Amino acid sequence: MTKSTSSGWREARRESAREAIVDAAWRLARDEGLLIWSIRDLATQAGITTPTVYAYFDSKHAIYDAMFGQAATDFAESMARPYDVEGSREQLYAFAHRFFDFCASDVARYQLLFQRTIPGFTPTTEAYAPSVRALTHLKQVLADNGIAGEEHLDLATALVAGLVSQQISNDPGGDRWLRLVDEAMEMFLAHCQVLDGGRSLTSRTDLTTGVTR
Amino acid sequence: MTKSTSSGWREARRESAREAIVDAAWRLARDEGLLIWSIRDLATQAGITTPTVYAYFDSKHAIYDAMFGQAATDFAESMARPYDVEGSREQLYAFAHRFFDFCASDVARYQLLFQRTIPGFTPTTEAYAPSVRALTHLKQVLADNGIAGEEHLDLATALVAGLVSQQISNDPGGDRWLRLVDEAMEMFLAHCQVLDGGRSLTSRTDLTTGVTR
DNA sequence: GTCTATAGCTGGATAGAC
DNA sequence: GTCTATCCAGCTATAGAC
Repeated sequence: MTKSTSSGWREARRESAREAIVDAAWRLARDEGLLIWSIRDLATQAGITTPTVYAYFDSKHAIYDAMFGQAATDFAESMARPYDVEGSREQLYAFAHRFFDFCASDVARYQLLFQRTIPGFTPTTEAYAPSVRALTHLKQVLADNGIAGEEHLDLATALVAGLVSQQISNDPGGDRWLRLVDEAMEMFLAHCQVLDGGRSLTSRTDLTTGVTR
Repeated sequence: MTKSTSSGWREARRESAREAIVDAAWRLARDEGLLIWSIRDLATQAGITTPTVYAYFDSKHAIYDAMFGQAATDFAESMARPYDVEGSREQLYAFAHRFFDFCASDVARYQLLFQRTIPGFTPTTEAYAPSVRALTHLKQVLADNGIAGEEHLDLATALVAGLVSQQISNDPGGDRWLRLVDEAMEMFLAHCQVLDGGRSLTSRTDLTTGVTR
């Protein structure tokens, strides 16, 4: 696309400038709201001027897309980071907690990633990919607990999403729904295991001890 | 506040004009998004002009507040409408379904009522009141099922909120999470009943048969 | 690439005639 | 109460000098 692939340091310089702008955008989004900030604000926050912003991004939507991509990558990395707990059950608890914390600790990021709150904006499929990866990871954790159905995956995501949503909307900064994460997952597991019936208990144990795929 | 309380029909005329404006605002919010529409759009949609809008509302926020109040009233009425099903268990299912449908059938309304998505806007406590009433109603339905704890109420709201949230974000217009409402409530009830242990099973039965408060 | 300056619009809200 | 006409602030985005 650019003149050549040889001058890699130029690309790197450009990329780091882009990141500085995106970081400034995140600061504004967190302070003033995801939708409020203007390009002028952004330029000031980044210590440059408006036209310079346009030297790095074609439009405001392009900035949102970069923000989305960064957030999605952070999300995937955060979820994939090893869980230093024993047992598949505890893995699920840890996963749920990490998901919850990721969302609750940065509402603007949560809104951009998981709610469709920006008017004309839809993320590039490329920027969307990491989220899918994280979901696959949850699938694996569930499988380790002997839960395979597509519908149970949906139920699990709904459960955690609901706790997050209520926490953010009705007790921002508090822990009223955070405290319920473990109990909710316990409820979920009990439900799925009852559904499987007694016999599959053994095959589930097999999964836990042996297979990690 | 106004000249007198005698000329009630004048007040009524004024109120009906206000409602017409609010209705137009809802049409725009549903078509273009809760945040997109402008006072100019609104005036056109309502068949009047901008200054006329300001003859009935002091600001755009005042319009949002009227929208919120109307939506909250609709919500409370919708939830309180009698459920023609037998049994406390089925009451809970019906309640959850009605809540779900109320949210999923009008995303703009859901966003205004249950998410805090509008920049400087916070509803009047007066406009907020009906939502509290609906929550009290849920409390009663749970009590009829032998569930009293504050935390279980929170868990129930999180559960339904999560199903709604996922449905709206990831399968708008579909039924991927709608199909899980019954199962989710079943899971919830089983969980709460197990927690109570065997002895309180009787006292729960007492509640179901006897007390409605 | 970065600036100054500004175009071109659209927003909420208002003045003043009728 | 309703209109025409308009103010003014804010926005995204760009032109053109350096």
